[in-house]
Amino acid sequence: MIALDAFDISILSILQTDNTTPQRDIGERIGLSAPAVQRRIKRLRETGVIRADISVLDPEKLGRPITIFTEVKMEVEKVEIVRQAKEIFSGTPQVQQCYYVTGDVDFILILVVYSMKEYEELTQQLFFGNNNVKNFKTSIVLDIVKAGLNIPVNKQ
Amino acid sequence: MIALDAFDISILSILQTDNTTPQRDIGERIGLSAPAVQRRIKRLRETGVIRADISVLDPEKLGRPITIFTEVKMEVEKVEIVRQAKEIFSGTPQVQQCYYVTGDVDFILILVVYSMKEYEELTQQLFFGNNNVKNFKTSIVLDIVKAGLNIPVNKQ
DNA sequence: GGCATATTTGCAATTTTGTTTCGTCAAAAA
DNA sequence: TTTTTGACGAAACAAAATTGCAAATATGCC
Repeated sequence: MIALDAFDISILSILQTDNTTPQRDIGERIGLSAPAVQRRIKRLRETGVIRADISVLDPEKLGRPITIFTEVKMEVEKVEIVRQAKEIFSGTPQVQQCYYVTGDVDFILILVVYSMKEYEELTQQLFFGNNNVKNFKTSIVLDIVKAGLNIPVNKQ
Repeated sequence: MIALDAFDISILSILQTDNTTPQRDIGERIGLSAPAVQRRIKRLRETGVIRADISVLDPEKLGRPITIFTEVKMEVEKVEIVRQAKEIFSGTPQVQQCYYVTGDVDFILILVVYSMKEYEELTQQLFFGNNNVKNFKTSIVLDIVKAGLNIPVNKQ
């Protein structure tokens, strides 16, 4: 595991909120020079602690796509079947997030579609069209109260 | 609603994958000059189409925090109670995502904690300590198969 | 503790990237 | 037809990131 000191944690905390923050500002805030910050960020990227740098778009401003939760239960929980399901879900653009979980169901998916027709087609493709899927339950998102990928890093 | 042309869509598509892409590169790829790209990005940020710019961190590399789904059902679905619940969930750092949904439950939360003890304390604080919460169901995430905030913009 | 070695740092110079200015052009409005 | 508006690209400019290098700090070993 990669060793992270207090400086790294501070940098990560800033970047996961706003990665357009100038390195000079970051340095000023945490008490380090810009080049030092730059080298640390580079290392954090190279070691994969920082997995990606992205813009977050507002769904409301993009034709009001619909966000949908789908809980999926598989027929049998064989390794190969699960692996295959992961691959299919991952490869589907409308699948924004996919989690393999414990409990009543096996997968929880977050889907983003532009119409219920598109969702209906997706269910045909992903669920009805897959014999290994036992059943699935749909919940429509009425309000995205909070969305993000933040991981608490300060306290722990 | 903000009108977005094909150039805007292309820019958004690139930025939501990698927002460190130089504007000159973007321009080259989509057939526009750097200043034109810069003006469009500025506008997209100002109008809120681009809501944020962030680094995405790898949980595995940060002390292996635990991701948990919690489905929450409220006692009664009064406007004021729902509003209040949204506020509390939003303000909790361990609540990475919060959705208000249709169906059997009212809220679906994604929590990120560093131990089951921390989760237990959270449940005390958020659920048992709130009379308006009727019940909740926990699913532990075994594998984050796909995570992101991508919104399909190309096809639609 | 003291020495050699590894890292990490800050400063200054360089390079790259982002931003502004300005003149041109095309489409819509007068 | 003329004016206005909006968007563009080229060039100039400003800001930020990156690199080279010497000094400082930390690490391991005797």
